[in-house]
Amino acid sequence: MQLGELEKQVLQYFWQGRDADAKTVHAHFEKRRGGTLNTIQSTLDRLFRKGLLGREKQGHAFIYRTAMDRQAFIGKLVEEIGADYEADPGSTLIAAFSSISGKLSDEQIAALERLIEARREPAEGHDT
Amino acid sequence: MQLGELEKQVLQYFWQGRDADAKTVHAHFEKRRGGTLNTIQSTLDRLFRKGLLGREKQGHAFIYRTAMDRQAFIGKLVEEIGADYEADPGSTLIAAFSSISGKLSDEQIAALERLIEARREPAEGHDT
DNA sequence: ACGGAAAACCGATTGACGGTCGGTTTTCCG
DNA sequence: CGGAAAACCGACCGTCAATCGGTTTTCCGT
Repeated sequence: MQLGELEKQVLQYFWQGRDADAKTVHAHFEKRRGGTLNTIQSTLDRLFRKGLLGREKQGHAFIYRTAMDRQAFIGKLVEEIGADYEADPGSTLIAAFSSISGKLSDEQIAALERLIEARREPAEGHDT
Repeated sequence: MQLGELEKQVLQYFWQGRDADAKTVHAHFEKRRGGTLNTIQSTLDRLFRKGLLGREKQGHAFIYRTAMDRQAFIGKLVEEIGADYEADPGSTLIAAFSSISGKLSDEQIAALERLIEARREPAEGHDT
């Protein structure tokens, strides 16, 4: 799923929190990059058709909202990379970790480790 | 770094092992997808300019070879995703792991854990 | 119910970029 | 040095995001 620059920015706008209609989104972006309301509208529509935003009529306008949170989306993109280059899931993760590990704080490493530990023993019901 | 379909396939051809000139690569792809030698040549040249293949004149022709192995490249792509969506390295990895973990074998999980352990205590030399 | 504003929708254009390939130039080897 | 082999150049096509003017639809207030 390759997105254009404006699409990425709009998606992040929604991940920042609030739902919004085209007019509101346009008001937000108009300052930092210009562009007409129409441009925003078609970008929202494109993101909607791609399944990345949901929407709901409210009065005249559609109110858009995220359909997938950042974490899920990034996860999907990483999976996609693995598939694109025919890397099995394990080596995809190892590649990711090898490339990124140097930038992790101790706290983040610990968080990773907790996640792995949780996945390792799914039968052990100490929480959830 | 977004690559086209042919570019991906050519890159994987080189990751499969052997170095090769355009003619050899063309011979390989001609069967499964057609296309002229010229098409292969410009694809190789594009991958070269993108830094993904190296090359060296040998007689008339360039012999191309990978400039980055699959693992390094996938790692770079994952980093890029994180940057594109302004996710910090830690949450990028967590997103990747969450999305993929269900597809991992126990062996692969163990490998991951060893990697993390190694990163956790870089001073402790118990194995290489 | 209706008239107008607000928003959606449509269609055209532009700019990147990958893929494709014909034709020209360069390179090297016998 | 001549010819073949390969690189290189330039053009064209298809796709897709961004852009925006113009038209149609929708709804709300009177």
